[in-house]
Amino acid sequence: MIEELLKKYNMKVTDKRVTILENIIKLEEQATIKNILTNCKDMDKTTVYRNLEALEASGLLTREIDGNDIIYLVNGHHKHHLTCVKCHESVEIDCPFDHQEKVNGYTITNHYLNLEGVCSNCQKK
Amino acid sequence: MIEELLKKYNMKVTDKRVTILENIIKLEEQATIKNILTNCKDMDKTTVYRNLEALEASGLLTREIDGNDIIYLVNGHHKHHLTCVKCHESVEIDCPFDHQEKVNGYTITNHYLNLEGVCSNCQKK
DNA sequence: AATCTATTTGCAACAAAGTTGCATTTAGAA
DNA sequence: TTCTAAATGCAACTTTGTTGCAAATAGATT
Repeated sequence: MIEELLKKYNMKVTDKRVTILENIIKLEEQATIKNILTNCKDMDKTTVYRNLEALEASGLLTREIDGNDIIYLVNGHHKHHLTCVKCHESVEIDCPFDHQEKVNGYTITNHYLNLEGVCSNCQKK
Repeated sequence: MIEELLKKYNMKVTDKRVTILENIIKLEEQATIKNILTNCKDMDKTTVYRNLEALEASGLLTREIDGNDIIYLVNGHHKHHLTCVKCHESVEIDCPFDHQEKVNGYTITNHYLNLEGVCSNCQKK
């Protein structure tokens, strides 16, 4: 539930914020800025930008590069990819990390991991 | 050597391209678009944008999110960062991976890993 | 080395993306 | 209900990225 999620991250619950998050969730892995703005066309773009920034700073949202775009994801719902450098075939891989709490004094909130390699087909060639 | 690198990726060797790559290498892990444009202020921004796109499409360059920014990296030359989601302070961390050879049939050639968290200063606030 | 052609480059004009300051509104605490 | 810090909308703005086209050039061909 989105209201719970906001409270968990010490964010005020506002209509705009709920709408933005609903849309990010609805967009699944297609939550680019462009798509978010389109889906939130009833509110000012300033509101969208400022909320995305605030939600990311709180740790609730994360950003990652997906192909050509930057997408927003609700924290915890991230994916890792292993991509072939020759044919660009890509597979999703499991997260290899336990939830390590502290590194260098930082409390870890998220991580980005992507692997590159040569897939079995391309190795044969 | 940059000329070799371009040829390896089937890219024509031009002064602009060499300069752009020199700067990305010189900038190490700070090669944001902004920094690249500043360092390449002797050439038109259109040239920079079009070359970054072409070099990424060729596989010579890769892009990744590092804290608040998108940075360009020459393929294979990576470091890992841990960035504060609040103040964007960033520290370099050791690579936590052994050189695992095979995942899902792929021979691993490279990986991208960045962590996010809340730094000790921002935790106090 | 002169010629040729697809690619690259610069320029100017443009479009899209993102920011800032400020007045108004509102969530949630008192 | 009142109060205040945070959130919002608006307008004007800056920055970032794109497009079409003419000129220049890498590197292949002869």
